[in-house]
Amino acid sequence: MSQDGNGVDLEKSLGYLLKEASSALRAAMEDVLRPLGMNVTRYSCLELLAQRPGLSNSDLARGVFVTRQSMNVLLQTLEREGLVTRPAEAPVGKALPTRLTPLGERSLEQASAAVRSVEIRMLSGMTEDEQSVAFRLLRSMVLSLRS
Amino acid sequence: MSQDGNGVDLEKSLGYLLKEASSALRAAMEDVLRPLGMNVTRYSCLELLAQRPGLSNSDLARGVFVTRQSMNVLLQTLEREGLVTRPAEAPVGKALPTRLTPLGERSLEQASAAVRSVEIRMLSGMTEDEQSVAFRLLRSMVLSLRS
DNA sequence: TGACTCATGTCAGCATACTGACATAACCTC
DNA sequence: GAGGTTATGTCAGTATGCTGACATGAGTCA
Repeated sequence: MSQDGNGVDLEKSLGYLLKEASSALRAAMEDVLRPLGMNVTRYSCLELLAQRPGLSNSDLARGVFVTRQSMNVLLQTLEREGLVTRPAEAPVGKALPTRLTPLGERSLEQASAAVRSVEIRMLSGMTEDEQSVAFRLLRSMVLSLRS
Repeated sequence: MSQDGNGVDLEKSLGYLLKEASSALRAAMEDVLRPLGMNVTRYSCLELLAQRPGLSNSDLARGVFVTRQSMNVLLQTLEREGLVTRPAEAPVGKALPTRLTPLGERSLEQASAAVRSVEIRMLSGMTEDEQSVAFRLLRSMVLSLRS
C-alpha cells in the first residue's frame, strides 16, 4: 500500500502538520480520558468552568470551539448528571451563568491530572525557550487567520 | 458576560493554543471552500489523492485523520459524483487503489488555490526561519505524542 | 418612545464521524 | 500445510456537531 512516492507538498505544509498535531493531541487526550468516563469536549467544558466560573452557554461554546447549540445539549447532559448548575432564570439578559457543582469539581480533578500528563509528554522534547517560541508562533498564526 | 477573571492556565496552555490554531485554520478553510461547493474533508481527500495516486481507502483515512469507515462513505459519494474511481475488485489483497478522474482534478484545482491562499495568510506574520522552527517544533510534538 | 441591531437560549432536522461487527486476504510462524 | 495475527472493505447503529429558525432581552440611535 501507500506507494509512497516522492516528497509531496503535504509533507511540507504547516497547515497539514498543524492538523496532524492537533489530531494527535486529541487522540492522546481521548485515550487517557476514556478510562475516566470522560471525553475531550466534556473535559474542556468543565476545565473552562473551573477556571472561569459563571460563563454562559455561548461563552463556553466559543471557548470549546463548538456552536452554542452543541454546547447547549452538552450542558443539559452535565446538568442532568449533576456536574454543573444553571439558575432557572437569567439574572440579567438571557445568559445563564453556569457553575461547577462539588461533584463536577471532583469529576474534573482526575481528568485534569490526566490531561496535564499528556501535555507534559507532548512538550517533553522541547526546552522552555522552544515552548515559548512555539507559543508565540502559534499565536501569530491564529491572529493572521482571524484578519 | 465573560467575567474575564485572572490570567488562567488555558491562556498559557500550548495544547489549548494548538487546538485554537487548528480550529481557526479549519474555519478559514471552510470559509473559502464553501463557495466552491467543497469542504475540508472532501478537499483533503482529493488533495491527498492528487499527490499520491492509488492510495487505498484505509490509507486515505489515515491521511485525512478520520476512520476508514468514514472515508468509505466519503469515497462512495465522490465515486457517485464522478470525482474518483476505484476498480471493481482489488488487484492484490483487499485494498482498492483510488484515483482522481479528470473531473476530480479540475474540481480540485480551484479548491487547492483557495486553500493555498489561506495558508499564505496564516504564515504572513512569520519569517521563513520562523516557519522552519514552527515546523520542527510541531513535528516534535507529534512524535512525542505518538510514543 | 420606537425602530434597529445584536447576542442569547433553545427547538428541530440534517450531516458527519464514530464504534461495533463481520468476512476476507496477506503475512508470519511453527 | 495449519493456525494465529494483522490489515482491509463494508454494513449497521449510534453519537455528536452543525445549520436553520424562532422568540426574547439589552443596547443604540434618531
